[in-house]
Amino acid sequence: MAATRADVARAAGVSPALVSYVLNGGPRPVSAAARERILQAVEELKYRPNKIAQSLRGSRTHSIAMLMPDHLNPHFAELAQAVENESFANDYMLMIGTTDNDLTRELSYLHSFMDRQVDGLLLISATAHPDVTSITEAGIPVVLLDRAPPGSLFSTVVIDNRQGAFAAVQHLLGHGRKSPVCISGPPDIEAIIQREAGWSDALTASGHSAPLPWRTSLSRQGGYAAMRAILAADVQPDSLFTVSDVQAFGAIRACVEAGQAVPRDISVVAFDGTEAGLFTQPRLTSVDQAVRSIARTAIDTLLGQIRDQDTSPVHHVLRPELRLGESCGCQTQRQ
Amino acid sequence: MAATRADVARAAGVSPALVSYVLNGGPRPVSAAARERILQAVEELKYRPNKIAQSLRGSRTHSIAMLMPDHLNPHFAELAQAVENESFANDYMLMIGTTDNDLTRELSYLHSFMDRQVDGLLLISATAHPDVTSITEAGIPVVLLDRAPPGSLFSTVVIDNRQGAFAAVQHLLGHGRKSPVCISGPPDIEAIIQREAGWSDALTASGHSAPLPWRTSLSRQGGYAAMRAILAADVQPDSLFTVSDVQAFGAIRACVEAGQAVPRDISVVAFDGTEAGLFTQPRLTSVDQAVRSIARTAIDTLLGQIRDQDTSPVHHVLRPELRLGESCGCQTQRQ
DNA sequence: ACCGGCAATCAACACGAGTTGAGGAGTTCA
DNA sequence: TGAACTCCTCAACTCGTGTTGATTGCCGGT
Repeated sequence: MAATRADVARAAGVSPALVSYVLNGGPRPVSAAARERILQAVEELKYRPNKIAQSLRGSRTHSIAMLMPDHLNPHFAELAQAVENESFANDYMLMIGTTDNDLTRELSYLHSFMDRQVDGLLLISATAHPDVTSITEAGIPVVLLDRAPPGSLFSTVVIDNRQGAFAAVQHLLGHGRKSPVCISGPPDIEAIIQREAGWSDALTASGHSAPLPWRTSLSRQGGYAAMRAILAADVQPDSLFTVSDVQAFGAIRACVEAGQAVPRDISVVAFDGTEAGLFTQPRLTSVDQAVRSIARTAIDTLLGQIRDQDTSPVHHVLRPELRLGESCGCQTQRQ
Repeated sequence: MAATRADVARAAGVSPALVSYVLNGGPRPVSAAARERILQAVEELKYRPNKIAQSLRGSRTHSIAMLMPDHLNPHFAELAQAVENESFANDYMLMIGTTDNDLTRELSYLHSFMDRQVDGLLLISATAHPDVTSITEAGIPVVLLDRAPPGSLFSTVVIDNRQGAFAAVQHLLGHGRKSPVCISGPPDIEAIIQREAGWSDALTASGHSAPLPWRTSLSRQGGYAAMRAILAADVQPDSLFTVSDVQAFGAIRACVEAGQAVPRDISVVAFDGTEAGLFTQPRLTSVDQAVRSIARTAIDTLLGQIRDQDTSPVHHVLRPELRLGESCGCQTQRQ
């Protein structure tokens, strides 16, 4: 249906090779007359090179893939948007696969990506299953996000989760809170462990002893259920640190339903700094991940490795900042 | 780097054709002995057919594309997740392009999708620019969402936006509210116009006259800015209908900052029924779009048209339901 | 007149798969 | 014994592109 290079060549009365030369700035000069006729034929036939054929011939698909947990967590949604913007700006097509923490689904997507010959791979908070690395040993450039295995062969882009969490909990304690509990996530995610550690650091640094974190899924429902469990337990916390914004949303909902006011009775600090947290009531105090910086850094290093296949892995560590709302007890401007 | 069909054939001591026969159940029988050796070679070499080559030969890429406004609106994020789940279940790769209401970007993505020979296209709330249809006249199956041009050549999946909005506003009036204002969106989106109409219908049906809607972007910032403008104007509304959940989030934030309690001073009803609205304070009363049904219907019809290229377009209309929270003034269970 | 060199062009191959027409080996039937 | 037929196998073509070795025509130099 669509016109091919041969059609253009026929219409212009030249060989197919010349058409390639003109469109790609081939290695040989082309006479002005031929160039003219070819460009006109391209215009008339609305010819566009078939990317599939180009990929087969050149083994470059100009597409990258990203594996992430889900779209429902606004943090990942924001990350997806930022990464897509960067890909688009660099003229790369982005394919997104969500895993929902299902190893089978994750491997299935990875195989699909390899079969489709993506030029690069972005792995976000994926599980560190050995099969994953065995698949990607095929030599395709990979950048890991939120996960930094020591001495990784892959490039990594992480934020300082431990320091970020530390600063957040320290801020809570600065408000005079004595017993912050922690709602945490799946312990197989490196970033989560680091945030738990930051929370624990802050407590011990102030002479408190850290209780066990309440681990649940990174979701509104998870935060909601965990907070209900906490409130049903005998200890009554005066403050809360969650390792994600969504968990805070759920937890605050649970507090309100139990008649506990936020931040009066329980003050809350979270982690992610999503846009959604700027419009809740009260506004969420949260560690800002600066997703746009993460996305830009990740895409830049990935595309860099695609250009120069054998560069040694780079490890970026970004520094998050605490974004203040009212959920921690601060009185921010009410205009 | 990766093994090819020729490698397998060589390892098994047969011709490449036989390998295809065994793996695809070719049109010719294969002896048990040969089949055995081939399968073993496939196993040993970890052979996986190159999808690029398959696509070039067969002109089927087993991938579909979706064009949507953005990832930041949780409604679209939920829709993306639902569509991706359906695609995955049907073994199709999904490519997502976001437009952010930028016609240039939209056309750019459409061209990219065509160049990559996607098998089908899902257009969500895209602008109805003539260039769009001219591109898609190439014969590739298309399903439109939230947009139903009368007598469209494309299949459509829409919800009854007008009826849904009507029911929502009627519910507001049932609470004794007299002057509901409307925060609306870009008027070039069919669905938005319909929701405005439903709002207007409900007002006139109750003997009220409908003022002009306040049009802004479908975002938290849009709702926030619009509500501030409304509160700054001379008329003081007692209730609000927004054409999207995100706008309600922003608007409620603006109300709270202005000292107006929701739902006491201003009761709110929105449209989308996102999960996020279940965890706000107060919970959002909203018209539930049932994204999973939409996604399933859309993918089913799209894949159907991919299988039978020349089926006539189908038009699905789903019926939304009002999901009650407390933002409208209802006292729902506080458990 | 002859040859070298340059500019311009083209035929042909490769990428990796699916598919088909042809043909070899073996079996059945006359 | 030869013909017809079945069962299996393979070489060869196709998809649409990028690239290269070869070829043509022309010009200038000796």
